Amino acid sequence: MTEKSSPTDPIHARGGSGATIADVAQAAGVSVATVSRALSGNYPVAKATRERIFRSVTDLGYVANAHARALAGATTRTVGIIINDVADPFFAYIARGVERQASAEGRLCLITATHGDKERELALVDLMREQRTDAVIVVGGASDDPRYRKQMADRARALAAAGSSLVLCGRPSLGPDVPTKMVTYDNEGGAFAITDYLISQGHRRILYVGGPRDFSTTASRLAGFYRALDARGIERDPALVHEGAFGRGFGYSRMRELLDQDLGFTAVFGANDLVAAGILEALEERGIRVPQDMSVVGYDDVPVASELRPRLTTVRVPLEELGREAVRLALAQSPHDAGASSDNTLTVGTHIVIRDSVSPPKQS
Amino acid sequence: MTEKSSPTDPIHARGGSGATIADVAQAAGVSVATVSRALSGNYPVAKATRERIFRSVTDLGYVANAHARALAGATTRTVGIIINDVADPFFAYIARGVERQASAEGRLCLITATHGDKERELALVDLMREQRTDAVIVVGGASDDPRYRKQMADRARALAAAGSSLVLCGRPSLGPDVPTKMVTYDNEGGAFAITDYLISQGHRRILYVGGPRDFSTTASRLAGFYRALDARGIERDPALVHEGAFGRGFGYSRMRELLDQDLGFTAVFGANDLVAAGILEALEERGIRVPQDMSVVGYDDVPVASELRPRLTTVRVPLEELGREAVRLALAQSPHDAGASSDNTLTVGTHIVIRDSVSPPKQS
DNA sequence: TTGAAAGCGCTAACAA
DNA sequence: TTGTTAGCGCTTTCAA
Repeated sequence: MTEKSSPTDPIHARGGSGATIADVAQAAGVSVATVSRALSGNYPVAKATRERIFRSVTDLGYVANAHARALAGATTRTVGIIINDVADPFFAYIARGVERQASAEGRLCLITATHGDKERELALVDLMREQRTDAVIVVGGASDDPRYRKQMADRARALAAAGSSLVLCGRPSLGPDVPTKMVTYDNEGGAFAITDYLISQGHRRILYVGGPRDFSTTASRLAGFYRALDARGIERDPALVHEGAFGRGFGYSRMRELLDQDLGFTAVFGANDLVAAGILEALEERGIRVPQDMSVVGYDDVPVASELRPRLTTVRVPLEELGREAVRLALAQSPHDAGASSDNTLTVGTHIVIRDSVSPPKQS
Repeated sequence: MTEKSSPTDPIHARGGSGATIADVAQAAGVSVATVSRALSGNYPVAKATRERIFRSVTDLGYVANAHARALAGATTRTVGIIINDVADPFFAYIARGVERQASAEGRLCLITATHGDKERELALVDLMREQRTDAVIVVGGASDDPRYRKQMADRARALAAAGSSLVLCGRPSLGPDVPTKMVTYDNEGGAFAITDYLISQGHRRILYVGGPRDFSTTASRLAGFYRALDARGIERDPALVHEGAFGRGFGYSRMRELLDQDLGFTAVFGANDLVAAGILEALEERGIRVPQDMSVVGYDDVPVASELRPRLTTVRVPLEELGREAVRLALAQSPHDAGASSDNTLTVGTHIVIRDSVSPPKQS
């Protein structure tokens, strides 16, 4: 049942499964090895032969089977990235950086989403291990659960043992003896800077809203917040700290509740821009003007921040750059292999972006 | 040099490349065939044997090699999607739908971006062909260039011949004899509806701005725009139609220019929400109030539309649903194979979303 | 219920 | 410069 391709029907070769290298070899009258060499171009092949081969390739619409190639050769030229949600701008910008850098380095990019499920995240790492990706990049704040950390550490070791690597992007280390690479951004520093900015404007009672409890990102941002308070000798008031979630809905509903209490704050620090957007909404609903009556800041500087009215003063995180660096780091050859002394960690800076949502507090 | 894994060091098996099925077989004292059967679960394996196998799998941290599996078996359980830009909300929402549906159907999702380069798009289709994905979904308006269409048609045939399929998502057919599947949304109808809404509010001179010339999406939206005009007996004025690009920058700069001319329009139809955002910006800069002095509408209903002030009246496109349907269609078994009569095409509806950016024109 | 063995399509020695 | 051949790790007959 061997069908021969008709010359008038390019790309449409054999029955149901595409042409193979053997088909090309036969059509060009050479051996498969020669075809392989001509295609990869890393061994000399006579010009005439090469041309004959390429013609056959075109005629047959041949493309190499990536799986056979991966199985026979070493690398798959694929990197995997695991994010929460493809449509969340925070993750989308990181993913864009990863995709661009990967493609710049001739790699394909496997993008998967956890939908916030940590079990699923572990399963996805295994899926990428099955795919033998050159690296797997996990993005976003991680859980502190010891069992989870242990599981992830096991996978990091497995990946390292297989010549791949686990890149932690924007999340804390799994421990000094776990072979991972890390690229992070300065959560603590950014939170410090923007809190200090609020204080410099005259605010003393600042409300902090949002971010899941026991989440590394929340912890760092809160740490920066507290450090700024401490540095200016302002007392920490537990009543002004409200962790919870990262969404807009959380910012809105929690703010509504808080507005009913008599907390006496003059500024609000939303744990991220989405939370800040919700806060703004609640404020608008009550007729509280921003920034005249109340100042608000966010974190991340995702597109919504400059879309909001007033435009949101926030902390800029270079998300796309973060993604690019993750790939660079992932694909960089480790100097020695075991030499953990090398720079397997990279931190990109954050800085505040001053827009229109902050002013000095009203005299009361 | 065969290293045995130590029981205290799970998941960290052989030297540099991960455990194979043979390692598991040896550890469990059975043949590779039995391991394969136990793992895939589609053949009976004695309970005790199975348990021994699974224990070895865990001890060794074994995961199957997806490439070997793909090579030996039939399907790769992967779908590919090609979009313009991962961080563009329009594409990101479609990608989310694709990712979710794919994962619901037990597939992995290979996401790549063209950055607007049509040559690159063709190359990416080939890359996915190399990966033997179960389907490749291409998203977004396509070029009308005949050479490009021919190239894409060739790839559609190659994919079909290999048992995969090319899914055109939101773009026009490649011709009746080209084996593709299609999922689209109603561009013409949405444009008609929102134009008619503008007219019903009393507008007669409506400016149309944005969308690349010779682009299928632009053509459909303009067609709907014209049809609405015609239906109400309003004359088409070429001076009021300004194609160009889809970005916010284009909307802004073109609007600035147009405002300097004396065109006498009372409403503006931005070819998409981003263009409309740029238009709003230019208007705000000139102190022209929306909607009191000028009405503005967009298209797509991406998140920015409800973020803008005034909130933008626009056409809602169910993007995530579009992505899900693309995958459903892609993975559905074609009834007969050649039976092109089946429903390989699906159109999801669009509807207008009325917000705050339209009001009747000022009496002048 | 299990094992042996033949490929899947390719790359990379090793020969010629 | 080219050909031959031995795997890569898995699935799947065919036998036992």
